[in-house]
Amino acid sequence: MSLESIHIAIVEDDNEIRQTLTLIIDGSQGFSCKYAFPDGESAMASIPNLPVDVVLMDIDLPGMSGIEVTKQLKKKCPDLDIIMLTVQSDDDSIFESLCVGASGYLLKDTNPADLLVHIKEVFDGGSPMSSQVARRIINSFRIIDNPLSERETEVLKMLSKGLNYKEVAEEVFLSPHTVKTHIKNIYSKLHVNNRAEAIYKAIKQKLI
Amino acid sequence: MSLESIHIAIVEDDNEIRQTLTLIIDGSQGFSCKYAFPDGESAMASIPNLPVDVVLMDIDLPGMSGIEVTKQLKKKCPDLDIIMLTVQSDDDSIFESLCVGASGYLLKDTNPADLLVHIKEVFDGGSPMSSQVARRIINSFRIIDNPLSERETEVLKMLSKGLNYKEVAEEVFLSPHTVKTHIKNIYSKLHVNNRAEAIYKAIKQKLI
DNA sequence: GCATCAATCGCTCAAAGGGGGTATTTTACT
DNA sequence: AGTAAAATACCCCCTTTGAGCGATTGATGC
Repeated sequence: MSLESIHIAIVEDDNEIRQTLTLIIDGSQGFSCKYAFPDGESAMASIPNLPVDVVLMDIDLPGMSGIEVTKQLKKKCPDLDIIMLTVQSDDDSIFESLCVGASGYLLKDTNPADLLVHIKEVFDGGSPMSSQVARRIINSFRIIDNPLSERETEVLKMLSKGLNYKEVAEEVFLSPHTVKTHIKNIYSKLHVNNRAEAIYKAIKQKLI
Repeated sequence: MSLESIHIAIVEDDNEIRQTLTLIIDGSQGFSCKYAFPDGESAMASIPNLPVDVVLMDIDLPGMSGIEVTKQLKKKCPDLDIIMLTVQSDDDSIFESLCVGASGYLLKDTNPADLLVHIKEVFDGGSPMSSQVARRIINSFRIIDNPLSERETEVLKMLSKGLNYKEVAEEVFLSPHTVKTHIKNIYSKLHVNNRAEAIYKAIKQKLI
């Protein structure tokens, strides 16, 4: 079917897991796994010079973390696909990994057959993730609740674009005094005392 | 295996697709699909009173859009799982859907067998999405490039917490003059003229 | 019918912010 | 060795902002 195998590298400190994964993957039709590293430093040194398509990356490594390795590797090889394969399922690990350029995020309870499917998915431009991970990511988009009125939201959006009292007032055909009142109400609803904090909170809560 | 079927409702204006889907799903072991609606209004009116676990929602509907329907439905039934099933694969459709509370996002080229698997996934707390959709979402986390130095980033983060010149200066053991200089440099690098806009841009570009 | 809230407009004043400069030292890259 | 960038510190001047006040009108809800 495929003329070329997908070339995979593994970065994983646990000897047993690393060896098992290597054997399973390399033994499967269409997949080749000739490189495995027990730490980030050695992976960083070698992978950029190897013909590798996809990296399976653990997060909890001795020395530099898998997230840091991912960041550095993506800087050197932007087209390399890196799948995090880890037990860490906390939000921080997930979001940091995605921010530094991971293309997928799987938990270690993924069974070997699925793992191969997911590697293929990444290779084809997809982004496999364990269902719990996907739910975390999706939930991060949810709007909790919006205490601001429409007018207030409108004003806040303009502030975020850098407009001042007067400019906002002109834009929405209001007196600058009214704009000021709206802003004061915004601050009070968001429990902040200035513009910078208001915009920060508003964005974090997806209000603007 | 399972004592209870998963109860599904469909919102889809195309008669053929709606009927085909209904038949396929309702004919499958462990799945029940007794409700199907050709528009958002009728779905809104009925679904809150029906024993439904999962809704398959089209986006392009006559009258209110599937996204609007999702928003309203989730307000009334926060625990209802809604999977968008649509041809729309633009970023706006995807992100708006997730923001209003969709639990999954599948493209209409998903084959029926996979669809059933994905319905089960949602029912079990997962968030199925087509691989292209997943890649879009994951890419939205990527940092494009960061023109700010570490110090500048540190200062900007403090500004976003509502601190002023003096407070930042005390926090990082610097002269307020220096803090001001950093801030001026931040403005210049981000091409903005004030704090509000700086924080807005910085967050949008994932710099803080 | 009464309360609540959004939306509107107004005032004063001290504090903070932003634009324009200049300049030294340290670090980093080549 | 030389240049560039980052980090540090300081000056003047004017604008903007936020706090603390008060007030009216029109919806919306109970």
